[in-house]
Amino acid sequence: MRTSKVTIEDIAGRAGVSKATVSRVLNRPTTVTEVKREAVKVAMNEMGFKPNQFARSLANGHSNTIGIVTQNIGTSFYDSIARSIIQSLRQTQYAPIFSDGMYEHDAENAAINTLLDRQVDAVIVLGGDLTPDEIHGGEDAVPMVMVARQIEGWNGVCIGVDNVAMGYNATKHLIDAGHVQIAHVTGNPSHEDAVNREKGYRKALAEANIPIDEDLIFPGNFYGQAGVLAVESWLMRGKSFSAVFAANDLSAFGVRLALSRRNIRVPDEVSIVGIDDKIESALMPPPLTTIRQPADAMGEAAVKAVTTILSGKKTESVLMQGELIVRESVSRRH
Amino acid sequence: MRTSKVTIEDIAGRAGVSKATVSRVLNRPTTVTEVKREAVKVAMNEMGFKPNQFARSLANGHSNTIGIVTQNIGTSFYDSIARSIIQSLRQTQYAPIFSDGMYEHDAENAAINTLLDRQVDAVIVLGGDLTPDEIHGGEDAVPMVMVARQIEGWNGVCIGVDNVAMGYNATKHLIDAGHVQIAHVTGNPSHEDAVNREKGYRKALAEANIPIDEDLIFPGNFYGQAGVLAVESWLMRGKSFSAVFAANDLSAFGVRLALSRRNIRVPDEVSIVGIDDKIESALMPPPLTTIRQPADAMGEAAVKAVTTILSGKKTESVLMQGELIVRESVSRRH
DNA sequence: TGCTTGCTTGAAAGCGGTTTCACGTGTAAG
DNA sequence: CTTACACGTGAAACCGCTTTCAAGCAAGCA
Repeated sequence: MRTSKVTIEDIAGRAGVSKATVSRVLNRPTTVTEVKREAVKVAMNEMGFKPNQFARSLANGHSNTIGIVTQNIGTSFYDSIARSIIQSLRQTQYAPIFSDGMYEHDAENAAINTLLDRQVDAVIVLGGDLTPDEIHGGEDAVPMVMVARQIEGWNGVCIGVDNVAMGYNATKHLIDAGHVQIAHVTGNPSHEDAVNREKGYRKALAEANIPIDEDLIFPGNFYGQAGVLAVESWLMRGKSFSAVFAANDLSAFGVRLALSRRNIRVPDEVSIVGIDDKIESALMPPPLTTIRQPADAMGEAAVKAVTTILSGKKTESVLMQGELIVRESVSRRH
Repeated sequence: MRTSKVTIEDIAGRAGVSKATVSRVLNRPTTVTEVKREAVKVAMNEMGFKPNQFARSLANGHSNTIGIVTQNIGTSFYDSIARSIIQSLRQTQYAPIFSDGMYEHDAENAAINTLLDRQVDAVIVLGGDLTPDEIHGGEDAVPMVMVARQIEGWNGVCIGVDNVAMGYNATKHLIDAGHVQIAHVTGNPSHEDAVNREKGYRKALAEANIPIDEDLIFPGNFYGQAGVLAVESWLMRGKSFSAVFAANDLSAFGVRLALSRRNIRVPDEVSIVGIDDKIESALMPPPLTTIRQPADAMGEAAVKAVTTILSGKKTESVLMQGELIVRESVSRRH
């Protein structure tokens, strides 16, 4: 019988104690003598008692729910993080409740308010573009942690990933393979991650004393089509390049497709590296060399951060590192 | 000020009415005279009133929350449906709360119980493998709708997709292009969707009077690796084929990779069709012909079904159809 | 004019827990 | 042998909203 109409009062009667005592074994068992505690537990089992969460929350002010603001973007990166959060949360007393930011400023605010209305104990925001001020508005209601985003000017905790380093390492990998004419398809220029990856790209080039050809930097948007446009554009303008660093794997796929349309061989004529390590990346012909984003670890870290904050302790922001996955889309330059 | 400590009583005082009246304008505005209703509304705005959901739920028994059981499987299909559900739910009074079934039987039951403990008003189950009996156990607590799954022997509502038709149409497309030796990489044989897709494959072949070569049917698992194994296995055994129908796009990617490793051209020498229409499918060299699963529509349908049930009306199960997306991975057989 | 009917409204009783507070008890300290 | 103190416990207040119930009142009807 799931329709648990068994209340704390029933248990109290059955166990021969008061409601207060039953409540105590529920919340602070050690304050009740062994014998009564056992009696209560037995009664609970026998009657199949399930505490009513609403009554509980109403009385103590905690919902044991944490809100997640997702972004309705087609990238698997956020999905992976979300999944990881769901998983990690299973080990805790908290349940996740979702609200979608749709990658729009207003929608994101609305999403947070929805969650706040539902009295979540904390909120985790995946990406998005809230300003510190706006965040702060919500923050004094409940603790917030930002994932996949670092925000200067606010001292809350962020679980970020080092995009500059990823851009740097991807490019460095190409340089180490002897490439000099390295093109870059950027992500959405209005997206912080994109500019950081490009920053890493420039840094690696500068460090290797390779002059930067601005014409080889194509402003993309993280979508596949950007990759094909980039290649067409370079080819059309007669730019030559032996390698391309795409801001994400999806763009890299686009690059690869465009090259294949022109019968340009990968990696023999042009090498490619992306960022993300999507499942499909290992299946591209040839399998794509890329940088794996630690989505799972980030989800776990976010949950950990939230739970420690909720338990009254302090936590630090963390900046995670991507991992270079070497496959077959890069060859030494001949 | 978000820490809304403004209660219904404060509003009542401000508006010069009783708590009961305030509650009425909240729930059944028409039963209150225009003038008082306005006074209450004004008071609410001035004081920034946000009703306490717990108190509400405790009093009326509804949580305005609907539980979603997800499956922690790597496929984007479920993710898309989930996202679509989140989106659709935004238009309603309900908020989604998630619990992961991890594609394991016990975990799935646990997930449902978690949701039930939290007094969800209904639950939507994505895929999974619950039996009708188990479902029924939960079902008499709250309404349930199953998505991406048809279950014989239970009369609840299912939002399914016609897997037999998808398998049939994919195969038919190949047959129509003149192919006869059509191989098939199946999905996980223990997965109902997989067997239905294969059923469609067999049906199309039978209908065209093409004898079925069991050796050309490779038992896969929906993962990419299965596709490469399938090709290796066929080639090793000297089987010849001019086309392959992969149970999903991921497998198709594997097939494509393996072929490319053997320098077998797609689609010139071998044609491929998959199922899913992932974002990456359009970017494969060559872009993959596939069958698009109506994930968004299914999510919407699920939400619609749930809300109508919750509003006391009846709904029917629906069986959706996939859509053939013709791209460049299939050529006429010469 | 008298009585019924229907509508609006407030008081109060829940919903099912948690928590304060005061009241024994048993034990340690004076 | 008191006085004190900690501890376990139950009664009752409370969390904030919904809903029943009965009362008040205006309109409808004979």
